[in-house]
Amino acid sequence: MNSRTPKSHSSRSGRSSRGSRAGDALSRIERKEATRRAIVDAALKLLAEDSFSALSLREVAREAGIAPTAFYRHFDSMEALGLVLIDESFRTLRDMLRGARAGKLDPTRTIDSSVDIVISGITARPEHWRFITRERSSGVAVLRYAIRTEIRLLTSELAIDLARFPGLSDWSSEDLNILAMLFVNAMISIAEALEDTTDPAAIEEIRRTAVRQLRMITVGVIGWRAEGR
Amino acid sequence: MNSRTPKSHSSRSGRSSRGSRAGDALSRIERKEATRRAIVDAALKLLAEDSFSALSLREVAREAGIAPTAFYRHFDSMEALGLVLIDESFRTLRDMLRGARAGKLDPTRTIDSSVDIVISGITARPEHWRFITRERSSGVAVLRYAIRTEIRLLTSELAIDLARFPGLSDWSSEDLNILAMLFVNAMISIAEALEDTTDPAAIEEIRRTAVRQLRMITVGVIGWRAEGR
DNA sequence: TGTACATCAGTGAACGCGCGTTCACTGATGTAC
DNA sequence: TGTACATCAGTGAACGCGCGTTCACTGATGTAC
Repeated sequence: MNSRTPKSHSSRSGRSSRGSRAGDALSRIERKEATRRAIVDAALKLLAEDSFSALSLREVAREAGIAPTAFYRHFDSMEALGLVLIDESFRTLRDMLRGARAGKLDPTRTIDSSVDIVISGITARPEHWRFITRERSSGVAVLRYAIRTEIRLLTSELAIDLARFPGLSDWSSEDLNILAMLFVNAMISIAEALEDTTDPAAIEEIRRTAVRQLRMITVGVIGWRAEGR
Repeated sequence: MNSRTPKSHSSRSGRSSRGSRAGDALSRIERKEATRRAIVDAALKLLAEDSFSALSLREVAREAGIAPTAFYRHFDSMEALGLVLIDESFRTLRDMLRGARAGKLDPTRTIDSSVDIVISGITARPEHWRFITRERSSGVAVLRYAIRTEIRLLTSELAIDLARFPGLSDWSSEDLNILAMLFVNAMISIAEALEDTTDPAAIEEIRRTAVRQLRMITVGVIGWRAEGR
């Protein structure tokens, strides 16, 4: 069950003779990076079960296949690891959104394709989304604030995008931000709903609900403008 | 700092002589109930700092002013205490909503007064709201599911209320539920935004944003109907 | 290419600590007569 | 009203456990010459 990859290099030392590097031999730097990844991946795997504050350093080290003390060669503390996880998770999220932006959506199907992109983004890296949605409101204060800051940033980026839509060009930046918050909230609730869902029919149900929800909001936006305020 | 009320009864034993009950003397049952409350209140107080999964039984007992072992006279486990906290927190929430329903809102100010009710409900019992919003997505699985079930229940109750609104009487129950989810989500995000906020100006800002957000949604609902689908 | 030395990722023993849970107990409260 | 006994909320010692962190170490990798 437990791979313990990082430990293996010492037992293989007889094979790759000093000086002449075999093809699969790794430099010291590469090896260090591999262990670091093993730690991060171990944490993400364990986070499927518990929240971050319930993770112990020893548990993560065990899952990564290293001695507890080796953890300190890579991170100062669990909190430092948590911040790295936030970084990585939001990189995934941003990549998804960048992809969506570059896609030049068919305007008559903007909502449907946005929801599709969000759902496939979430199902592709569920660990990252689970981490964000869970730690967003709970546990370690430092992580909570860091995640909220990232989300606020993301929201204002979305507001800028929204300003380019034909019907929204004359909206105040405050209203654009509020609208962006509605969309981001919708995205988060999709992620939360998908959390423990693997059944395709249930996913399809979530997709349908999300599309309908966003339609209600969007029609509202059109009406908002028609009202002249 | 630490009140330790429950412990005091043994040291006061000399004052209230056996048989003849003094006015402030409590029966065994009342005393047990008081300790139980002390445990629940201690937990709620400590939950201002940490998430539930980070709370220890001994920590709660310490805060409540009892020996760790006395905890077991009242709850089988921390998880059992957690379920009681959920119960109590949702009672607060339901009371608030019942009050709102009974209030017979001025239809032209439905949104403003709803937001006011929600905000004053949250600021009146912040511990309960913090507990719900935090544990909703994180930590102990049993609590997470229990909270989600309660929220689903609340949402469908709201959907029934919505059906009575003039413009919504011919909506499908599915659409009513989706609309109710939008409102419940809005309420949760108000609660989350208020979490660490005490500054009146910041609260006013949250209120304004919430009102605007709900207006966008509501105008959408009207438009939705106008579209005929 | 070979040698001598420096670097440093990973180790394992050891520490003190707070934890959940058990157990037999104490003594005030409650009840039967 | 008084007495004898039952109940039971709360206690404190004790347990074994997993935790985070320290420390001096090892031995493969890297570098200087």
